[in-house]
Formats: sequence, C-alpha cells, structure tokens
Amino acid sequence: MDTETLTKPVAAGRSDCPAERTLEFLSGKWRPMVIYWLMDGALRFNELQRRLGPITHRTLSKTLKEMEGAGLVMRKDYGEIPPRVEYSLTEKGRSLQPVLQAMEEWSRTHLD
Amino acid sequence: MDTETLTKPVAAGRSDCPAERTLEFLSGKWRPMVIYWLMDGALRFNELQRRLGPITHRTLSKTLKEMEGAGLVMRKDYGEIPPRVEYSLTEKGRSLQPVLQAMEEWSRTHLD
DNA sequence: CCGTATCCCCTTTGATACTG
DNA sequence: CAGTATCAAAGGGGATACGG
Repeated sequence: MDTETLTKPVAAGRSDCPAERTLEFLSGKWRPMVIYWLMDGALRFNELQRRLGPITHRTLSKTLKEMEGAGLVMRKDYGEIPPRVEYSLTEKGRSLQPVLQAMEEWSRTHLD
Repeated sequence: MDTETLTKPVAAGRSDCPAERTLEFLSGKWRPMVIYWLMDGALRFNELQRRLGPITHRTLSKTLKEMEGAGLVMRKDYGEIPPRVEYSLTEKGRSLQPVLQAMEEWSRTHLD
C-alpha cells in the first residue's frame, strides 16, 4: 500500500505548503527586523528608522503600511503637532515569536 | 537603569537579527516547496517539477542550483542515457524541519 | 515629525527555443 | 530526461523632492 499518496496531495495544481503562507508574512527585506524591534513595545516612526539603520523613509513607510494591512502591526496617531505616531505589534504580530525563535535557533546551530 | 540598551544593540548599523539570516535560506518563490517535497526522500527533476505545479524548467533548474550551493540540496547524477538525476535534502536541509514546522503551526492557528 | 510622489535600477521570474 | 541561452515582463527597493 502506498502510504505516500495518503500523506501528501499528489501532483496538486497548488500543493499548499502551509509554511509558505507563513513566509509571505515575513518576506520582504525589512519585515523580520521590524518585528524584531517592535517585540519589546511601541516605537515612533523615526525611532524605528534609526534602529533599522539604512532604510529609507519611503521604504519604511511602505513596509509598515503593508504590515498593518497584514494585521501584524498597529498604528497609533496621537494627532499632535508636530506629528507623533507610534507603531506596535498586534497580537497576531507577537504570535510570530515562536517562528522567529525557531529561525534564531537554526541560525545558531547551523550557521556561524 | 536602562536595561533595554543592554539587551539589544542601539542604532547598530547592522543590527543582526538572526532570524533574518535563516530567512535567506528560505526566501525565494519556490524554495520552501522544494524542501517540502524532498522531505520524504529523493525525487527526479521532472518528478519534482510535476509536484511543484506551475514552475518553469528554467526556474526549477536555477532554484536547485542555488539550494545546492547553499548546502541544502544534494544532486546525484546517474550518468545514464536518457539522463537520470535525483535531488534530495542534505542533513542541513532536513535540519530546517523545526523551522518549517513552526511556520505550519502558525498558519494553522493564525490563518484559515 | 510623518508621509507621499516620481523616477530609476536591479533582481527575479516566466516564455520560448535549443542541446546532449 | 535534464539542462542552458536569450529575451521580455514584473516587482521590490533606493534617491530625491515635496506636502501637511
């Protein structure tokens, strides 16, 4: 009996690898770093930019908006002048920690 | 005392997020799927292509060569005619399973 | 301080045709 | 069957300038 065909869809037009869908939330040059820096709490836009180092204003803006759309990041505008906006992780964003941790573990044990 | 500045590098030009380095091994449109399908054992080139669905010959070839260079995939050429080549995961490639598993778990609990 | 609009480059991917 | 070469298309990201 061919157990192989029981555990995985055979020649599926779109063989859903669940890991891949998770990856979509982490793909992009800056997303993991953004999560990393927001893991401890909220940060203002410019503060976050300083932590990230060589990221452009435009790119950070775009990245944050995408992550907000993905439900990973929350934006809080204090409506002050000069502007003051804070970004933080949503529950969903924080829930990615085990994934990032698995990745850290792997980089420790298989890289360096 | 500001403990925050003790746990994370402040304004590092390249604040190393270890997870990011792992991501480099998994980034790319097809890499996770290739690992997924090779996790059970070796597959021939065309067989792998069929499983992956809509991937082009050229792209699969390139992807496999990259992953071979990264030490994730092993290529075995049987030197027969017609050609017969099998691809499989290296130990390093298989070691990524916990990472993929964490991703699967997340997609199950936070997507759908 | 926070954000957007334009322009440009570079990389990745796909389509297609060809080789051993 | 396995792989390469060439060309074209698409998207991500950076530089810069401008607006609220």
